[in-house]
Amino acid sequence: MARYNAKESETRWQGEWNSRQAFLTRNDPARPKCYVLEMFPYPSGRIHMGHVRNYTMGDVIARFRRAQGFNVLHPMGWDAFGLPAENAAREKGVNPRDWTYANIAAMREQLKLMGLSIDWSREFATCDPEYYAHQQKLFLDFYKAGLVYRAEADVNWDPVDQTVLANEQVIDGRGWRSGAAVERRKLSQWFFKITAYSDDLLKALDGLERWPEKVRLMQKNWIGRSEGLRFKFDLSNGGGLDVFTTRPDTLFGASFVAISPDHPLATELAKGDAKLAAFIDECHRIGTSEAAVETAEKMGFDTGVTAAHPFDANWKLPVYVANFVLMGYGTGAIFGCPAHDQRDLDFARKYGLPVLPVVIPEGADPKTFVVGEEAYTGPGKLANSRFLDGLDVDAAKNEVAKRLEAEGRGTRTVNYRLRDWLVSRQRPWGCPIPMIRCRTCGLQPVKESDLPILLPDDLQFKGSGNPLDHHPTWKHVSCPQCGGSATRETDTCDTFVDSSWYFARFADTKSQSPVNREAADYWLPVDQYIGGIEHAILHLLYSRFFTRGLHRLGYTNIDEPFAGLFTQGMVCHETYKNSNGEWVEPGEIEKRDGKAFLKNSTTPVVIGASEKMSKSKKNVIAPEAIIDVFGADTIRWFMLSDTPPERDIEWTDAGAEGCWRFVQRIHRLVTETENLPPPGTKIADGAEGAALELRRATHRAIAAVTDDLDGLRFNRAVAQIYTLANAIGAADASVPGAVRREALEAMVLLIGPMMPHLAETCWEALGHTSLIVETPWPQADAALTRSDTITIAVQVNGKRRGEIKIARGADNKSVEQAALALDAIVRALEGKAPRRVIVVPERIVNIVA
RNA sequence: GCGGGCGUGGCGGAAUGGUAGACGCACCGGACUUAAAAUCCGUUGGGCUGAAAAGCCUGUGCCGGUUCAAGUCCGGCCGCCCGCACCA
Repeated sequence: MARYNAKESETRWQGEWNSRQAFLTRNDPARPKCYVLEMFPYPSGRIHMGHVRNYTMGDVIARFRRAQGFNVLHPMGWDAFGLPAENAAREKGVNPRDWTYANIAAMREQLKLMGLSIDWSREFATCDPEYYAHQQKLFLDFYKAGLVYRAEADVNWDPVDQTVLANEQVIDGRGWRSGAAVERRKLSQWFFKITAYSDDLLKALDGLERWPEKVRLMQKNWIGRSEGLRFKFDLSNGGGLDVFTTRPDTLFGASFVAISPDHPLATELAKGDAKLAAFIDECHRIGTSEAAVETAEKMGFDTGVTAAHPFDANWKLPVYVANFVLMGYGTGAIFGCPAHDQRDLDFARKYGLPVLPVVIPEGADPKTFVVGEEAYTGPGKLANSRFLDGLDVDAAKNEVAKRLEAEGRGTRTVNYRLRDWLVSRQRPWGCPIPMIRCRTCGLQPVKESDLPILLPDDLQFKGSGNPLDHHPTWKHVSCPQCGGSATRETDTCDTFVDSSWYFARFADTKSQSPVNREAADYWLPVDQYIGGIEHAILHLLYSRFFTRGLHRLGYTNIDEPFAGLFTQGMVCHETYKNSNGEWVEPGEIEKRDGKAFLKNSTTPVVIGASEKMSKSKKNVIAPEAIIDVFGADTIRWFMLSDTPPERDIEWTDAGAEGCWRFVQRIHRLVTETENLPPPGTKIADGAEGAALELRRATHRAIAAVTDDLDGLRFNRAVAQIYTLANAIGAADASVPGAVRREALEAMVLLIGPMMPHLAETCWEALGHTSLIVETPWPQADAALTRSDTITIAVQVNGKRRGEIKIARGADNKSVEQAALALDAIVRALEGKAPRRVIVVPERIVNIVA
């Protein structure tokens, strides 16, 4: 029998599925649905191993659910706006649109080689005018619903990408794409009002049971809810100052008030105080370099203004401008209680301010308790606090809040760390924001009848700034209100807007409305979403917000877009360096006796850690090269084997070859078995011996693989299939053909979702005329997944000393007797009488002597 | 600093509190072959006793605890990884 020819087989079955429209999905509300989605790719031009892993997992689930009878939606699209296209335009002089669509065409071909069960009829790219036109409609809808606004704010400016960024897109003080240190700028920008849903986005996390705990926690921390009190100080200059605190109980320990350098009061005071103005400048200068934030020496400037203590008008607290107070959180102003807050303590020590403990830990004496270099933040009883003395922390918080609320001076509030989502980008290759600026009428939304606002075809990428701004005609329009001359908004949407609703569009990609409500009601939410952990906050939080917006506008009836989320690990590879410390590609080396050398030489190469495949470390393996040599099924099997899907996987040549050998082995097992009866042959009753063993192995494998795929434990499903293959290989000549057929068919059906081409070839070789993709998932016979006799380990004092084979369901007494009768047990007991015998039915016997 | 996760053979990794190391990779031995590749069979945590069959000790980062029984639960350390980071 000929070796399995993967290339021939894969081309053939992909053609067969295509001509039968096997993966064309119909919206059929009568059938139970399953929506499987992988995060859609940016069309960089080539697929990488991360894509292969991601789309393999999704495809396994999609094919598995399809076989189980679900109506499966498994679409593919392109997250196609973004900066790389602009960079290509600038560097190569191409049109960003042409560049993007060429990349899409190339990647589509590569993805198709993987044999994914995708409904390609639903494919779209976010840069298709048909898509972004609908997004513009949604932008206007959100605007009318009060979920979009334009405001001046301190924003993050990425000096390399020449655009503003949302808070979520600043990682360690650097732009998420460019890696450039971001600067603070005060600019007028467009925002989505995600904070309108702060509490809802937080609370609903609890209901996302099929999300990783880690992602829920990260979102929880990002939203950052804290309960506290907002109240007003009266200032010596006649004004008032709002502060927010979570520790109103420590109010009598206050020794100063501090405001942010960006606080309006600081700006105002600086007008008449050159030294203060210089101090604020200094704060800004240091504040933007993130290295300085790390070491963050506390700095303050005494404004000379004082604040009256809210419970004692004669008690005056100095008001400082302090670099550690952030304008973006709370009110941008605080009161400082040094004894019970580390930052306040550092500040007080530096400026010689009083440190008065007001919360005394249990067992300490209020008269002698002092705070040194470490603030006390634990529980205790109030002291030095007048009417609060003796109360515990919570009671004191309540008392202060109650009194200040009664005076109308304060309110209990909930504060969030989450800020509104800044969505405008000063980039031309994105979805134009459909707004118009008129000198007379101000900001005007584009009329819906004027949509879509298409990007011009002739963008010039020379010079700096946004090419949309410099285009000779594009932005010049008449005002929809007064008809006078006006200009378009030249900012475009953050590309994360594009990806915040694409999953809803897949429900009906031909719909005249952005989202077809009926189709969305059937398909949404996504049952299983798969992608990288890097979107734990960004995309996954924005989509949750956007879905709430869509719900409010009547486009859907759901709040949560993704019922199940799985975050896969990265694909890694060993790294290599030559003696000059330069990275060396895997293709340039060869290994001898575990050491690496440059190919065909004795020049040694240093083997480094396994790291995420990246161009910069030259440790990338191109998927198409692997598919070319071994076929798609081998690369898919590799991605599913051994390593649990949430962990990082290391690509190795040896592993790939091992997978390829297994592909061949399955093919041999199927094609080299002789004298198989025809499909559908009944198995004679009463199988015994080797035949019964094989039947049991078959049904155990069906049950276990089904269970493992249900739980996304692909690596264990793979192990189960190896076990079944071993059992088939080990079956001796006594096993009837019908039993062999049952085992082979089960194995082939079980690998169907994972190695679909090999499975079809084997299914055909087994005499079937139908396709696996049309064949239902096999059912395990419960009577065969359990054997009649079981092996139970017998321990003496917790140490395993022997085992007994006994009928399943034997009563404890006979199990105990059999255990005590074992030679090994008699020996281990050394004549001592057992003090106690613990029998755990069908598990273990432990004899305590 | 705060929050979370993880530490099991040479490697990837299995293991509802109940036989630690399933399954794979690698290695080694054997069969087939003129030979090699491919394939098939077998061994493989460490140590010890034994001619063999078999058996014993030890072993899941470290120390302690709970339990008849701990990789698993609890407490305390050590190490690594990730996220957030002056959030009042």
